[in-house]
Amino acid sequence: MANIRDVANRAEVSVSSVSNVLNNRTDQMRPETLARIRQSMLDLNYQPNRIAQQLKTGQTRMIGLLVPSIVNPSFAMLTREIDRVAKANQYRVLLGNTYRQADEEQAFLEDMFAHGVKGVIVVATAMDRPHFADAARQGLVMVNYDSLMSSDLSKGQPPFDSVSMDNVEAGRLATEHLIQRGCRQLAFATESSLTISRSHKIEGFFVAAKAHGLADRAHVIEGTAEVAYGDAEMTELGRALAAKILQASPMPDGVVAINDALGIGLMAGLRQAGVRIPQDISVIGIDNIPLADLVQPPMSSVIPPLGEMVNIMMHRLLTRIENPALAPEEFLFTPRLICRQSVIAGEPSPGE
Amino acid sequence: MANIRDVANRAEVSVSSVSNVLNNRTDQMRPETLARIRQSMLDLNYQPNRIAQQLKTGQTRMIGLLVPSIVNPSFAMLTREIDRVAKANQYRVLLGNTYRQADEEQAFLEDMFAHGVKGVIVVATAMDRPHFADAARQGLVMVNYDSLMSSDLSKGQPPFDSVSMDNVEAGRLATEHLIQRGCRQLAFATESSLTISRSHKIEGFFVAAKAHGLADRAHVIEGTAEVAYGDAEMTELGRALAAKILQASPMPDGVVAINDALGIGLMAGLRQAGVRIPQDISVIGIDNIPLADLVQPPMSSVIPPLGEMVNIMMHRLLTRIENPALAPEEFLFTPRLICRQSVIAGEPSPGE
DNA sequence: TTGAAAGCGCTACCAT
DNA sequence: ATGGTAGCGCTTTCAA
Repeated sequence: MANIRDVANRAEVSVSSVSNVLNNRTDQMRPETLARIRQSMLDLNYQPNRIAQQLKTGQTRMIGLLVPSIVNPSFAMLTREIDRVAKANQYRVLLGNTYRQADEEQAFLEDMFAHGVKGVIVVATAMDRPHFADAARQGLVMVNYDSLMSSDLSKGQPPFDSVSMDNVEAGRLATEHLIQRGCRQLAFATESSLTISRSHKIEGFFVAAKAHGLADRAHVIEGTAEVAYGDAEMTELGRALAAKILQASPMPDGVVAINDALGIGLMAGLRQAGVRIPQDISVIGIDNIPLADLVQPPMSSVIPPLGEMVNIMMHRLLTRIENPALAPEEFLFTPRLICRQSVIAGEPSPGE
Repeated sequence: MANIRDVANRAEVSVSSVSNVLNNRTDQMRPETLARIRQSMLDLNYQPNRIAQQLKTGQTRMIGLLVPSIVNPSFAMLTREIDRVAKANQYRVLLGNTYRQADEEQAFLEDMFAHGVKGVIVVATAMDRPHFADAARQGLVMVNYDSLMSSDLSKGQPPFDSVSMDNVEAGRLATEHLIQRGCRQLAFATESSLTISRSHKIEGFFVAAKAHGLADRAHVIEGTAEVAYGDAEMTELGRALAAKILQASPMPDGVVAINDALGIGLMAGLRQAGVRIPQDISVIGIDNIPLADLVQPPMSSVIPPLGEMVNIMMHRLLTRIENPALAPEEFLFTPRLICRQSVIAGEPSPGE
């Protein structure tokens, strides 16, 4: 591998001049010199050594991405989008799976320092775990996805940006849709352990129910998944919750699933018990994974504008890497309803 | 961030000594000195700068992982396994999506050099694209997943390891299963563009058919996906192929899908047309994505021993990084049948 | 318009 | 058993 000195020698200039062209400081340079340097780079198939650049500048064009599990399609989609924008900015993505375990998170953050990575996008259950604050204090720039914490502003501004779907609105939208379509006995199916985004969705569920005088006909039905990060587990849980729903009396005619994976399991369990969807029970998910469109019937869902969210996340990350003094901000995105066929066609209610 | 000099000063020793403890060369060292150095590292919360280490040694504890699309669940599972083994070896994973485009592949490989990454695991359609050979020539260690090329040994040993499922066997196994269960009119549903692994699967399909005298009752049915890397596209293609299958005369009673995503789309399309699965037509996939277990009916499939394969891949990668002179090797893994409910129960054929 | 030289944090060789 | 020091490939002042 040729280095900067080889290029300089061949072009019969100094390394400084080569460095200047590497850094686009060519304004003062004689075009002829520039051409000679360019040519000699080509001849030698020169690739600047980023490691060396980095040792000097303290910058790597890498960002970290910390997710619970890449096998979860929601996070796979997120990862793809992030990779897209990263590439557009000449960055590469260093991936880590945490399985929602604090020690994995912490180890990843430490490795980011070691590798000179300055910015990380984080998806984690509990952003208030101390290692995040520690990392921020040591200068790591972080953008959080989907765990907006502003609810407890008591603790002051968190040390990272937050980009989330408006989960209250998502829960509300899903529930509202069921009600519009004629459902009157509502259930919200969820995993027991509460993350911020989960409780927001539940909140939205009740908001919608109350708005229609259905507060006492709206219930949360929950169960515990073995491991709370995988789609497989969520789907299993959904299947288990189907039994609980069938036992409920009166039986719900509309169910909001906290996420699509759970909703899909729920539908499978319900159908297995002879329930027709949506004729007997309507089901709607939240989050929209590709799978939602592939099951029978295709499942309605509520989806975040992922592309836009990732644009903002990356923009914030890169600008705050440049200017760490910038205060973190929070961004909330409005979700959208995707109608497929898991919710009953219902009464074309005139007006309302 | 404290550096090696700070530690040395505080411990009142030279940087050399600190470097020695960093590199476990403490055998000759007075325990007392060692203790002082250790303590001073703790005091300063010292983290050695890998960038500097790397500039010196030329080693990063990062590996590259190049996949067509992380959104494809097969590759997501692969990624998780690789991350698992990488972590166990104190490595981190740099991820790249290629969408099967040569320029993305090439750009990624170049970035690996720039970032000092010495080893990459590659999933790609055409491993004979010249940038792979170029990269190998320049010292990049690569291990290929699932595109065994040994069929054309004419060109000599490829410059990278290959770890694959035995795709001929996979195709054979799937087909054999259909035949055992009583299917007599066979179809193999696939995307038109041929990769090595695809043609191997087709080969296995015909091997099994011939072995049972069904050669003239076995046909390949193909179509073109818009983009040939995504599961969504594969599923769509499967749906489209359902129509072709229904038009075929005589109509097949057993279909092997080249991969699970296509198989799932196929089942959806077939069912939509009123065909019962498996009573009217049996379907079996290849590759086993988690989704296969979630559709109705759960789809039978043929699966590679992913965990073992990844163990070998990582082992080869890391040892060849240590010792680049080592000749690349090829590894073939035998797939296994997973029976679910998309294949007819069939005649419990006595004997055979 | 171009070049010389210091130094980023670490390793490894050679001294002592 | 410990220390001095050159140098990895680059950037960045400062000088010419």
